[in-house]
Amino acid sequence: MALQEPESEQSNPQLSAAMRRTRTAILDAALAVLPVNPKASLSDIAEKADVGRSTLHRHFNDRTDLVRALALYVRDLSNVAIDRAEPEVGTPLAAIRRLVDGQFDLGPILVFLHEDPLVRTDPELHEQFGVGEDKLIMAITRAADPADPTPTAWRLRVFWELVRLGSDFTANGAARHEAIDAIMYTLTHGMAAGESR
Amino acid sequence: MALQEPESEQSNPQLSAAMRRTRTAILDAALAVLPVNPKASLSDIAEKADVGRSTLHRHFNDRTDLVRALALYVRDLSNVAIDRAEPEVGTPLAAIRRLVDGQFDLGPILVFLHEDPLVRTDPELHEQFGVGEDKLIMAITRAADPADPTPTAWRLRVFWELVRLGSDFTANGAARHEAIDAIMYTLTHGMAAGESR
DNA sequence: CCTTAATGGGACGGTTATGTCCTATTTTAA
DNA sequence: TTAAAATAGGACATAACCGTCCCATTAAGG
Repeated sequence: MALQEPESEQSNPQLSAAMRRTRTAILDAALAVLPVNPKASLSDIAEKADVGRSTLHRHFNDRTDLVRALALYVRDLSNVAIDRAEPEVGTPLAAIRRLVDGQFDLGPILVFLHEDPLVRTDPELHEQFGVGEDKLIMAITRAADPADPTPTAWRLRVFWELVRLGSDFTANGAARHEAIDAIMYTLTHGMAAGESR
Repeated sequence: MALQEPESEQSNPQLSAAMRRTRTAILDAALAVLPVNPKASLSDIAEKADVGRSTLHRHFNDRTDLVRALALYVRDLSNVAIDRAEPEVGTPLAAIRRLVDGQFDLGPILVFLHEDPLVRTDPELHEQFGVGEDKLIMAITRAADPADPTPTAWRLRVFWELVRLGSDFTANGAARHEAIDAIMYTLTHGMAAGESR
């Protein structure tokens, strides 16, 4: 998962370099394992991170601690990718495509987090998650057909689900660019010809 | 969940009326509980069904047994709803709308099943699940824009995800018809204005 | 009414994941 | 090189869930 590190993890003054590395390794392992197997044990995650289970417990008191940290970690990754996509530059569609491309790899883990009971219930966490979406909403609104009657929240969810669906499609053999093309086509045309066209 | 019972459950010659009732109650409980909490215990499901845990175990040997039966149960419910929608009648869009309406309540459980490791791995079950989708694929193909370059499998997945998203939206306060309207608009127009329009 | 079918509830052992603690070893940094 | 910081690994108690079995009670059907 070659993604830009968010600085909130890169420069954490609290932790030594070594501890930051293992902490990130654990978070990356959780990032990779949990979407595939949502009920993976902490042993599974520790093993994937090449780390002893006791070490994992030293960094994260319990499972909810880990999920909580993972949520913030992923949120940062997502926000960094949104910024790098420069959503306010160029044509709306080009911006959307860059956003899709940037969020593509995050699709599965974002869905896992969105469905996790902890993230769903914890109000603070849930709120914090929407923070970085402002620019995304801007871009979606900029690209929207003025005649579109659906609420912004709906279109936002559609965006995320299509991104995740695209990620999932590559797992079934499709190439990344094919998946992104399919996302873009569906985003711009839907999948059924309306009478008005 | 006021859905048409599939006859495969209604008239099972093997079971007495009483046992069929409790069996269906358990399946309905699982249908309601599992999408919300995918790792609900068998106790949770039995409790929701107003049934002792031992009774649940009498009907379904173990958890995989239950999920397996649930998959077939839901598949039947879905197929009944597809038939009732008469997907080959009328304009393509009207047919799609009827299909969406018929599958609306099944969205969450279908996603749960689609993601369940048992359903994913068991080849027989996985195959059986695609059986009833033929008419759905027909209707989607009938409604498709001839210029749409995306594969049918992709559009099928988009259909299911939008249905599930709509169900999810009602859980957040939206009215059912609003959700269906949003689904239909997105299915026919997407959510971003393309250059070609 | 009486027999049989079905259920409810509880007890039990086995398994798995969890969280805590301790110790020996390795790595890091001064 | 040496002291401190991290880690691996294992032991341990706890809790949850599962699958099985048994028995008393209730409901159903002849």
